[in-house]
Amino acid sequence: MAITFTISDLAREFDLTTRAIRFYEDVGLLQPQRAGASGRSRIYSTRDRTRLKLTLRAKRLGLSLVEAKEIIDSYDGPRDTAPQLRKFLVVLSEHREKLEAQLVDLQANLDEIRTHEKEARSLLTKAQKLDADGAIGKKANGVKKAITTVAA
Amino acid sequence: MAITFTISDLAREFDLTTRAIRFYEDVGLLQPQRAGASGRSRIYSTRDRTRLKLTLRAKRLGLSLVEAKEIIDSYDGPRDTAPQLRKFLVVLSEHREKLEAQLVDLQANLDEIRTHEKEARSLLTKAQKLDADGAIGKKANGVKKAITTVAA
DNA sequence: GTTTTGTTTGACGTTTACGTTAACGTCACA
DNA sequence: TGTGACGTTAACGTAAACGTCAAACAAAAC
Repeated sequence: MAITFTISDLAREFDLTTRAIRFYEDVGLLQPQRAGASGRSRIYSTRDRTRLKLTLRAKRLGLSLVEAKEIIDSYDGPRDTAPQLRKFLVVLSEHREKLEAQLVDLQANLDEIRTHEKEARSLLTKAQKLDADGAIGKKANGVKKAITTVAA
Repeated sequence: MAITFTISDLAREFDLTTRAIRFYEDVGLLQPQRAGASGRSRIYSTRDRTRLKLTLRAKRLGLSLVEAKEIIDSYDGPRDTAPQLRKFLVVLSEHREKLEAQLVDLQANLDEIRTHEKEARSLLTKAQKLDADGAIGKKANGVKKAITTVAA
């Protein structure tokens, strides 16, 4: 893997616009070096790349950019004294609790989907049987009034 | 459980503002009946309540209100013909794939946190041992230069 | 019967996370 | 030497998801 990246390298790799990447810099998530004669072009380190990767994962989990920054910063902040370590542990456990709650939501959602899938598949095979029986004009009648209400 | 609810009933139960609940109606997520002499006050059914509950869960998973509506609508949309069932199954499996991808992210995050927690705890007990040894002035020196870089 | 409490409809304001020009610099290369 | 391809800053625009008033009416409580 390369050791430095241009803005469009990262844009390509993570399917972002350069605008988005610059915006993440405004937020404080990235701190690229500058290069070129005029020192304008941004150069991203592997650390920037990692922070970007973590940022996107956090986003996928529904976190705001600011929340992502706080967490990621706490990840590579100073931890050389006992109080800092204790604070870090607090932050971590808070974050973990959030994620575990989210995991519960996710499982609930997945369970619901699987239930619906089972029901729908069963109804579908039933409908296809009727079809195979050549019930012209009565097509899928046995499937009428399927589950039409939202799950509790 | 009650069979109808006022807007502030729901606001209290789900810790929302009434403004938010009305906004969900604008989006099409809720369709309360009206009541009172002038027929102005909103009355929410258990179906509305359920849709609200599902909406909030979807939000916690990072979905937009429109996405939430699409999914929830598909849940209680018409499914009395084979084509409708097939389409429903497609929607469900798309949604499931998203959630499963999110589950992967979540697990990755949790793993990372647990790793950090282990390291931090180990460093902390080490620091406390040094403390107990009465190393005044050298407090926590052995903890210096701990994990200071972001995880890959 | 009036004061509180709740609800309604606007309508404008706000924050987040970028998109979208505009106008310009620079670097490889044909 | 010019012509893309890529980069820069600056500034305005936008969609989502409400917040925050205002002004009005209605039901409940005293």
